[in-house]
Parts: sequence; structure tokens; C-alpha cells
Amino acid sequence: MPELEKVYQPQSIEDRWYAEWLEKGYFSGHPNPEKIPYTIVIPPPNVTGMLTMGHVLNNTIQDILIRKARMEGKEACWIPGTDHASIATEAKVVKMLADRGLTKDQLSREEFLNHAWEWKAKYGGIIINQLKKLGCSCDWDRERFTMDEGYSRAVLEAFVRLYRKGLIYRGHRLVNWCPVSKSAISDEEVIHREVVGHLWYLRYDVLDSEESVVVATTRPETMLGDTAIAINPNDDRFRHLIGKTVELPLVGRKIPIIADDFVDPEFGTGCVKVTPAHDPNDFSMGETHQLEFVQILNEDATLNDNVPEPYRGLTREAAREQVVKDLDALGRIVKIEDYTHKVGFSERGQVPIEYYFTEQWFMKMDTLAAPALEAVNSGKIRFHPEHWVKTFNHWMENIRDWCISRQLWWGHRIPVWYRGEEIYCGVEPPEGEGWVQDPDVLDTWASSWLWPIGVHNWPDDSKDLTYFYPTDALVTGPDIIFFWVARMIMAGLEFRNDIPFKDVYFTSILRDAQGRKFSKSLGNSPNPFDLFEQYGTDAVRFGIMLMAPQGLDVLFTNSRLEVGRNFMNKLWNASRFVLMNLPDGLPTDSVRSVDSLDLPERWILSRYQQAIVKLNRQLDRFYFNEAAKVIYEFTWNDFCDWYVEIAKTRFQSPDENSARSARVVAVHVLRGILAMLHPYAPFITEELWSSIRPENAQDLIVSPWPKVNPDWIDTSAEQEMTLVQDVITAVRTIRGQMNIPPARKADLVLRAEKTAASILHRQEAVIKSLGSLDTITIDPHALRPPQSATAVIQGLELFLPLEGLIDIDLERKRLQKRQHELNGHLAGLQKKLGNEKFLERAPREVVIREKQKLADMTEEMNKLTANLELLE
RNA sequence: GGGCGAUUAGCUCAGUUGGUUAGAGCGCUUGCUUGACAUGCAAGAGGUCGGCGGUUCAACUCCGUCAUCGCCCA
Repeated sequence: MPELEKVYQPQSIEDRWYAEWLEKGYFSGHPNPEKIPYTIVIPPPNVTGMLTMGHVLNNTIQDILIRKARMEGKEACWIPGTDHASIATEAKVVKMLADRGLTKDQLSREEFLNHAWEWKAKYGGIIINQLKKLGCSCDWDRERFTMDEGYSRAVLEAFVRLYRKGLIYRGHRLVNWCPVSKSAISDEEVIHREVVGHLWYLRYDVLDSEESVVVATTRPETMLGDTAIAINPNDDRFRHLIGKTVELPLVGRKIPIIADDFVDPEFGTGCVKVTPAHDPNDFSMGETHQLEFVQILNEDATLNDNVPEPYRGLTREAAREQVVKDLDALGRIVKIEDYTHKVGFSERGQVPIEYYFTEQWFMKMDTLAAPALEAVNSGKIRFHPEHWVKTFNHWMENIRDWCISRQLWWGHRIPVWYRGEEIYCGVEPPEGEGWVQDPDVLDTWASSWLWPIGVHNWPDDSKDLTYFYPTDALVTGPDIIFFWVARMIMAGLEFRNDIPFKDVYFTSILRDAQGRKFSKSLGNSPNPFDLFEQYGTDAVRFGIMLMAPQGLDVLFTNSRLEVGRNFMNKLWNASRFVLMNLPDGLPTDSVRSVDSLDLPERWILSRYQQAIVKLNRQLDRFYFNEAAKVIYEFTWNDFCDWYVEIAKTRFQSPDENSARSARVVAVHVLRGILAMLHPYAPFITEELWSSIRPENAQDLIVSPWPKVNPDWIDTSAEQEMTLVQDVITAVRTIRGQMNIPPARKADLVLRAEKTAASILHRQEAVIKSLGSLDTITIDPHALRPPQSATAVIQGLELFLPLEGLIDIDLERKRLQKRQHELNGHLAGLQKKLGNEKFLERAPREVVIREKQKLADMTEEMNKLTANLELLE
């Protein structure tokens, strides 16, 4: 057998295996009626994006699901692609142009788009290649981009259908406006943040009166657009002012004092300024009271010509400063208070949004939402963790119409044309002269909501669409539950009359050690490629899966990946060791019947079966961290710490039979470990598999998922083995506490009854080897040798003669500690069993178990006490 | 203001339908060049399961309430 390196070197194998898998076409899915399809569509990363740890987490999970399905013999197909990310990409292109000294205004739409496509061609493939480095087994032949021709047609088709159904309409509304991208954005793209600001109290004179009113505002500059002062109609302090007029300082406009229930008398002074064109609440007041709407902002939130000359062209921040200064000079500022309040920020632009009165396209949501709600609440679509259903429901039940037009160029242009009063909506441009297309593009989510069907060029009724839709699982972050998940469900039901996926897994959010979200601006996100290099890709994948609990955030630190790296190295070395002990090459026979095997072999095979059962269960319920722990614990604790150690005695043994069966079993279990781990750690497992796979076996990626063999589950073997392990551990504990050098072999005397004695007798060689023992004496009537350390294990007594080595004080303390522990438990048990009601009402097996426990512990206590007395 | 989630060992987390002597990894202590692995081996210490109340023979587990932290929505 070729020898493996002493330490696992990931870099040397990862690219090689990935290339090989690609070349052999393992990733491709093809409609195959003989097989059950298993499909995932990737949450398309932004085409501008770079791989983050969030992507690593998310895509590793998808790769685990798809690789397992492939090994289970399903027709696995994971469809990858990228999203055009209208706002983000356009911003990057604008920036690139700026670096070349160009502005968007200097270019025609067509010229700009040429630059954008050029940009996409240059940088758009980066994240795709990064996903390949991660090991993702996507069907790359099916890679899609949301602005591909076929996909674009699907987007426009969906628009046209909804428009014809009356679910898409155009209207004048006060919308959320991002001054950076100079576009409308949806409610979901506004993030409310607490801001420490001020409350300015401004005093206005009431005309034809000696009185004045004081209003409080967080945005004094908007007074330039005020068209009323409002008070609550029930506010006795101001009731007499209703109907009077106030002259707006700086502007000179005369504005009315109106009464509206909306005004909260408790806020500020109880009088509020009303700016109908720039505030949603004021907007509705403006409509009810038929106020004048004075728009004072340009698209970039600088002040326009509707304000007095000195303020024109100022930014809103500069205007605020100037207005405050000027009002102060006029003695109009009563006071300024510190004030913390929530301000809406543009998600992309990271600046406060404005409310802006414009004409936009909207999608009517209520009729689309109803079936989506039903699909989730009936359980047709399951969320993991389930509690996200409530968040989903809350949003869906209060859903508002969706502003889908964006004042951008990069994206799907709205398929509507105008000619005078005529409007035409269609996928293809209208016939005839003089038509002008709507300049806006669609919200990116209004294209990606079609992803599960758009990737198959819907509305074409292709074989792929029929075979691969609905998909099986969607893996995504909870932050886009509204943006994307909810809308995909609506789109799937509307256009395909079927759910887009059956299970939705919401990943953890990654945070740094201080609990802060990873973000570009904080600069606290690790670069995945540094981590791949430092630890190996498999270790990063496995490590992050191990630390990501279902439903909770992850506190990520690089050092937590060491577990992954150490585990990969452990597996590597265990395999190396097994291979080193196959002098005649791989065993040609396999495990057929377990009956003829010795205890350790029956035990490890039984544990192996249990591991498969547990692993399947955890994966089926989407507990990826628990599933990782199952593999980790079985491999490290059962296989390496115990079985491999036992196998050492076998491999050296002159008993050829036992050596052969140990080889067969070790190889069998190791192959199983590689298969179970493959979805998590594809590279190292494939590499090791290539050394240890059965003759004529295929590559691991397409080898069968381990099957549970119930006949191999052997609970009595597990019990017997526990006894052997307990004895060994007890010996080691004593040796450790008494500081017996490892080189010094000890003797062991066991006072054991027949059953236990015969089990232990048969495992003498194992106990000797793992306990570093010279001789073992097993006898039901064994006498305690003088100067022995003692232990009581499952009712049998264990003596380790330690003449000259025993520290009586230490030994006494050790036994007393156990005595103390037992006392506590015994008291509890006696109390419980002394309770009549417990005896009456508890199930009989519980009572029996507790009684047995009491008997066992009493026995242990007696033996312990006797040994303690002899200890002199 | 409404909703969701969390609170178990120094840290990060398990604990499935109530019955276990409450577990794991990391960290810590002690001892190890045991012929796969020091990215390792063996052993050990460490927790009144956030507080209070309730249901029950029995509560880490179910119910109520309070507290602290985090997220979402308004």
C-alpha cells in the first residue's frame, strides 16, 4: 500500500479532485424518469459579490444536501447562478466611470449599459469561481444570470401577465426615496435605525393675534416646505387657534392652523408642522385637509427652486444648518433638546431616505399573498426552524403594495410603451411609430422572485421545468424572508400553480466574537480564502457546520476552525494507520455475518449502525451541527480511541483469524466514515477513498450512502463493551492519580461474578493492552491484595496492588469523594422510593429502575466503605 | 408599542414526546517522545440548568410571571 503523508496536506488535493469530478460530469442533472429528482436552486449571489463567510455557510449546507441526495441515488441537480443586483451593480459601474472621469449624465442609456456589461464580463465570474473553490457540486452547465435572455423573457412575461390581470398598476404615491441611487425603493429596503439628534422648537407668529405657536421638529429644514400647522382637535390649549393663519418665517408663506386627530398632544408642544410632500403622515393630512404640496427637494436631496433663493442647491444637511442659523437670528428658536429617534436609512445607499412624491409602478399584493400563506400554514412548505412561520405570517397578513419601479438603467426595463394617451404592455415592443418605452427598470427582487422557474426559461414548458420543479430545499438567510422567500412562494403559486420548494432552511447569522454582524464597513469579516489556505477547505466547511446551531446566531472566530482541521488530520492518520496494517493489501472479503466476530468487532459495527441512524435523523431534520457531531464523535471516540487501539493488539496478534477480521472490520467502518463525512468534507474523503475503496467501486461522490443494517445493532455487545471500557478506564484513572509511570506494568485483580468474569476473561488481551497491565486475575472470591488501590465498577471490585507506590491519603480522598457523591444520590433515591404516591402513580418500569439503582448504589457504597476501612 | 428568539460548566453549544448519577468541544489542571496522529494520548477538576410561582408522584424539559440580552415589525 502507498504510504500517506504524516500530516494531511489539503492544498495538494482539492483542485485535483474538483477538476476530476467536473470532468466526469458528476454534477450534471438530467431529467430521468427512473430516478427521483432532488433539486436545489442557489440563492443567486450578487454578480458584484465576493465570497463571504455567510456564503460559505449557506453553500456548504446546500452542498451537503445535494451530495447526500446524489449518494442516495437521486437525480441531484443544484442550479447555480448570479443576480444582476440592479442598485449595487449600477453603483459600482458609476464608480468605475467616475474613476475614468465620466458621469452617468454624460452617457446615453445604451452607452452606460455597454459599460455595465463590460464590467459584468470582467468581474461577474469571480464569485462563481469562488464557489468552485469551496467545492460546491453545482450543475455548472445550468448556470443562470438574471439578465440572461431566457430569464429576462420570463421576467417580462410575468410583468405582462400581472398587468393584464390588473395586479400591476401605475400611480402617484409618496415613496421611499434613496438620494444616493436617485431611485424609489421598497419598504423592505428601508432600515430603521436609532439616531441621536435634536428636537428643535420653532416659534411662529399667529396672524391677527398677539399669540404665537411653537412646533417641535427633528428636521427644521423641512419647514421650507410646510403648508400647515396641526393640533389635536381636543387639545384645549390650542383649540381657539383652529382656522387662524401663521406666517412661515424665512419663506413668508401664510399657512393655516388645522385640527387633526392624528396629532399627539403629548409630543413636543402639541403643535406640529405639516410638510405634506415629504412625510407620510403629513401626506395623508395634506390629502384630508386639501393642503398645498410643496416639493422642496431634488432627486439627490438637495434643495430645489421651490425654496427661497439662499437655500437653493444646498444639501439637506447644509440647509438644516443654514435654516437653524437664520431662524435663530430672527429669534425663532425657543430651545434645542437632545433627541433620540428612529430614522429610515436606505439599505444600499446607507443614507437617510426621503419621502418623495413621484409616479411609480406597484404590485398589488393581497391576492398573491393569500395562497402563499395557505401553503406555509398548511405545512406544504415547511420552515426550519419552524418559528419563522410567525414572522412570515405577520408580514404576509399586513402586506402592502410593492413599489417595483426603479429609476435606474441596469436591470429589466419595464415592458410598457407610451404614445400620447396610449399605453401598451407586452414582452415585445409594439408595432408602429412614436412609441416610447418607460425608462424605469424593475426592482431586482421582481426578477429573482421567479428564480426557481426562471432558471428553466419559463414560460416555455420544458422537460426540465416539469422534472425539476418544485425544488426540494431552499437554504437562505432569514434576512431575506420577505424580500425573496415570501415572494418566490407567491410567484411559484401564481405562475406555476405549485409551491417552489418543500423545505426552507434559514441559516444562522454570522457574527464576530463581540457579537457584531459581519459587515464590510466594520471590516470584521474574515476572507474565506485565507481560511481555506490556513485550515483546508474541508476543515472550514466542517468547522463552520459544527459551530452553526439551528436557529441561533454564530459567534465566529478563526480559532474555532481548529476543531475542523484537527478532525481532518485525525481522520487522515486513522486511515494512514489502517492502510499501514494491511500487509496483503485491501481485504478481499467483506463483513458478512457478525455472529462469528469477537466483542470489539460486533461492538464497533453496532456503534457504526447507530451512527448512521443518528446521522440520517439529524440531517432529515436539518440539524447540520448535530449531524456533524454524530460523525465527529463516532469517528474520534468510538473508532479511533477504542476500536483502532484494540485493533492494534489484533494486528500484532499471532492469531491470523483475529488479525484478518480486525482488518476487514476496520476497513469496512472506515469506508463508512468516509461516506458519511463526504457531504461535509468532500475533498479529503474522496482522496482517502481512492486508497481504500473496494475494487471496482466508483468515486465516493457517486458511491452509495451507507445503509443501516438492523441485524448489526447489538445492544448486548454494547453493554458488554461498556463493562470492558469501564474497567480499563478505572485502571487508567488509578494509574493517573497514583502517578504510575506508563512504562511500569501493573497487575489487576478483579472480584467478579460469573457473567462479568467470563466477558472480561475473553477480553483479557484488550484490557491488558489498553490498561498497561502485566497480569489479570479474575475470581469471584479474589482477596484484596495488601496495599491496593480499589474501584467498584458495575458491581465488581477492582484491585490494583501498588506496593510502594500507593499514596494512602490520596487513595482515601479519592474513595471519599465517590462516597460523598453516592450519598447525595442515595438520599434522593430513598426519598423518592419512600414516597407512597411515587410508588402508586409512577409507571412500574420507572419504579423498578429506581429500586435497582438504589440496590446498585447501596452495594457500591458497602464495597467502598469496606475498602476504605481496609486502607491502612 | 406588538411579535420572535435566547438564558444549562470559564467560553461555544447538545439535552427529541417530563423519569439520565445533567453531556460534548474548546479552555484549565496533572501525567505522557505507548511503533496513525503533540493538529496527538490518558486522566482530572468544573454546573443548586436566569429569578420567582404553578401543574405533576416526578420539571433542565410543561404553564404563568419577572429580569437580562438579541432580532424583526410599527
